[in-house]
Amino acid sequence: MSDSIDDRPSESSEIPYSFARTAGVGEIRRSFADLGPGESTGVVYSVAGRIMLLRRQGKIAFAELRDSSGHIQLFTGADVTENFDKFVDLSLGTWIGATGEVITTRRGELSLKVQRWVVLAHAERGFGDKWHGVTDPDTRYRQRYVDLWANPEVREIFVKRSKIISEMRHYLEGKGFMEVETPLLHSVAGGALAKPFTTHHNALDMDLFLRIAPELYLKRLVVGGFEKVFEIGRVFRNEGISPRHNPEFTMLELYQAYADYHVMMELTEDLVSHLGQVICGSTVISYQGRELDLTPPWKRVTMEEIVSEQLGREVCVSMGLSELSAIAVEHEIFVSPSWGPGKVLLEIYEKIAEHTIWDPVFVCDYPLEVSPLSRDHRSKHDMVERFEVIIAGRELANAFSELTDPAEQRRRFLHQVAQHIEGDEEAMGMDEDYLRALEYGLPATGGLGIGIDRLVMLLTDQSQIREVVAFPTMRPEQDR
RNA sequence: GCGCCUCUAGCUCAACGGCAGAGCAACGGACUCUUAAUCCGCAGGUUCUGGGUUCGAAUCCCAGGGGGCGCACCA
Repeated sequence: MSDSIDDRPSESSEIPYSFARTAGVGEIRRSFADLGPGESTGVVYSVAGRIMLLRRQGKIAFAELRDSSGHIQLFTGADVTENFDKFVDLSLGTWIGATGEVITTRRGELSLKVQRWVVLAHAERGFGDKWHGVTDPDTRYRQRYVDLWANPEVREIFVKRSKIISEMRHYLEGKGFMEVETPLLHSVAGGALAKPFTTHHNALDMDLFLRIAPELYLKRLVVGGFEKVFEIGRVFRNEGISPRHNPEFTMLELYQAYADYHVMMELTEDLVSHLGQVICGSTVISYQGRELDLTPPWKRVTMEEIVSEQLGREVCVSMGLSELSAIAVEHEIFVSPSWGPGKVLLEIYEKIAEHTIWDPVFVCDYPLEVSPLSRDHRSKHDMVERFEVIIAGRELANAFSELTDPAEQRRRFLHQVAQHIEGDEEAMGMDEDYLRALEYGLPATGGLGIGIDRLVMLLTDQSQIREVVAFPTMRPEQDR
């Protein structure tokens, strides 16, 4: 293997710099779907892809050529195909370009009767067992380029991921939203409660954080007069890796001036059900063997209601810290002395209620204490106008009526800073420029964030985030 | 970070204290309509690494490394 490069210098020099492909194999399959057995069409195409199977039968041979659109059989014979002896000698995995007539074989298999062919790349390594493929997760995630050939269904997930994001853009632009880009390097880690990655800028000699959310910059753009903005981009959180968490993941965040969280609910259920319809062909989809109904309108409940329902007794944030803490302890929830009643209520909710939800639910009205960027609820004391969307027991989206009052935002930041000093690594820092922006005036604004990876998991029926991220974060390989 | 499981040929897997094996891939050969083609032949190993127990270790024990699952954290 290691000396193979020296073995064929001449072959490498014969690799062409381009190949004039005239069709993808999927296109040919669609055009000639109705041919009977043993037909010749007189139509000639040039295709390109990898040889994935090769069956020799004396002076003829059959090969399976696969490209990104599917696979087609190549029919070759000593009397029809140039360099037939070399063709049957090809290793599985070799990229070739082939030109020939569309035919069907006696058994009715749509094939290309190859007249000319050329090697486009040699495969010095094999793609694993032709029946079992490659199943080792380590190999699959580290060498996705192998996984994509060895396990064709993997390809479909990434095609769908691309369509989901593309359709999302199309949908939002259709609603008058403008796509923007904001910094990934932040001098203050804000916009979410999470531990940031730290990096360093040499020329400025300053530490910077990889963003944990684009939120504060997007709202600055609303202050600047862009009324409907969105960003689809990577965010980074320095936390554990799990089947549902990758340290870098993709979020959609959008902001709409003059809107509140009720508008965000309508937008969310319309967007997600639309994506279900486009990607899965229905707003009723199948997830992990179970039916899941994305059809709007989605159920709306308050956090206090759903917790009360699960506990079988009335629970609200105003019942006070000691009583809520007692309930938490009853359910084996750790309660930190620094927590107020709002945080305790959130913990109870996450422990006992969140996982019980299957079909989409808007869980509304969060404690102010755990929502430093959300606007006070217009009728409930110590609560904010915020909701999360829970689907299949997981948080998919987070949204609120944005806090617009600079003085109140300053108080919230100060509280966060105090929390940080007390050891809460996820608490936000003070962002003076953001406060200054609010002082110029932010109108009523609705904001929404959707975890794209989890949305893709939902619409592609995957239970692990690593299946929808092409190159998930992994430890570096040891010596190989 | 903690707990449980796992790592054997390029790939998929056997052997579970007694000679490290099979199928596929690779390599050599036969075959003019195959569909994971078939048939014949040949080759392929630091059983993740390092210690230990034992007459004898892929197998049992300890430590380390990779991976998976669960918990914790979060989206």
